[in-house]
Amino acid sequence: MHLLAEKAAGEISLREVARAADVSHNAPYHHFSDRRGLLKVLAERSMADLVAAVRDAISTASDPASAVTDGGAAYIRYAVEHPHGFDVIYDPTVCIPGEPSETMAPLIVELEQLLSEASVAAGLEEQSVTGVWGLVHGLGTLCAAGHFTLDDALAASADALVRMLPG
Amino acid sequence: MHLLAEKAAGEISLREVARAADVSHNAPYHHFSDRRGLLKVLAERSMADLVAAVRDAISTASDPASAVTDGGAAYIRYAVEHPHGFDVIYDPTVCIPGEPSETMAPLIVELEQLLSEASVAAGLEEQSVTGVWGLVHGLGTLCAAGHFTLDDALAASADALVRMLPG
DNA sequence: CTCCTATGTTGACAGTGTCAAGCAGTGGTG
DNA sequence: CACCACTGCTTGACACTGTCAACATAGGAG
Repeated sequence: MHLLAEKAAGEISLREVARAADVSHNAPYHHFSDRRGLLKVLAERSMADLVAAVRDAISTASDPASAVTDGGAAYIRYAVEHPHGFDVIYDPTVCIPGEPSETMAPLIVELEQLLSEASVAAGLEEQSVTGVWGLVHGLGTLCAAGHFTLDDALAASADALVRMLPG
Repeated sequence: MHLLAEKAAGEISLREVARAADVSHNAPYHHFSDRRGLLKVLAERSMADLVAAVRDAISTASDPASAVTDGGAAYIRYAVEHPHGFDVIYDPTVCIPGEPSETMAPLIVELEQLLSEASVAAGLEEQSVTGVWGLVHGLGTLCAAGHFTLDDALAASADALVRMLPG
């Protein structure tokens, strides 16, 4: 985790983590299958944090509509505050959605369920969840990449979501 | 280009392109400042293609509302059909939005203007463009990463966009 | 005690980005 | 013509990386 706080996944080297742990350059191979194994663990932990943030935001919301916007805001906030963790979660060379790890699979399911239940409770149809996920994912990604500020992203998210909600 | 058709940016090595061009391992340094310079050029060309695809889609649409959905569909389609090109465009280690290259800057401006004009013509407020960009960007990214099919992404995009449009 | 497993070690290999120095043409200038 | 700058390329080196193989060591299970 602290690794991803400072460096992107692509810049993390096994030999460097070995040096940081004050062990030989090959010790990590007894804890991870290879470099991708390390990144997979980091991705799983990051995903757990992301899901937890969204879960908390939704569960403490005052009404169904703000549960959607608050959950979305938490998603965007995570992407911006932990850009490297967010990246590695969705890195197709690390986690292949078709064959997710045993740790990752339930987290993805929970994320989809959280967004789905909140959206349906707010009056959206089941199928529209994809749009909600896509919206906050895109805003989070673009914002983390520096294309606009967090405030703009959160405002755009809230604006788009209330437009999408019926009524 | 052909490079990105097969390999991700992170897997492209300068020495490999040198071998492919049948020159010495250091020849590329006379054409690019360094590895990042190569990726920058690839990103610029990819961005030009993406913008062209969106421009074409919007200009050939029959009415304002479908200009927005068609432009969004073109964006998503590009992300899915050229995932490596799409990735490198938004790779913060390649293109830093704060200080874009002279080639990249006008392309970003054009993309924003295309989306902006189409959205406003369809009745959206200027500020909502961020939401449109975020939506199609997120759907394209998630779809390219394999989290759902292109058809689902296009359907979700159209669904969300018509919900966002007034009236 | 013996054996196995987990964890660590050193040593080696190919591949990479990058720097430095030098070489061969080519085009323009005096 | 001679000269010079320059562009494109070359070879050679360096530190770094992921990964494999072989070996050491400790601690618990039988």
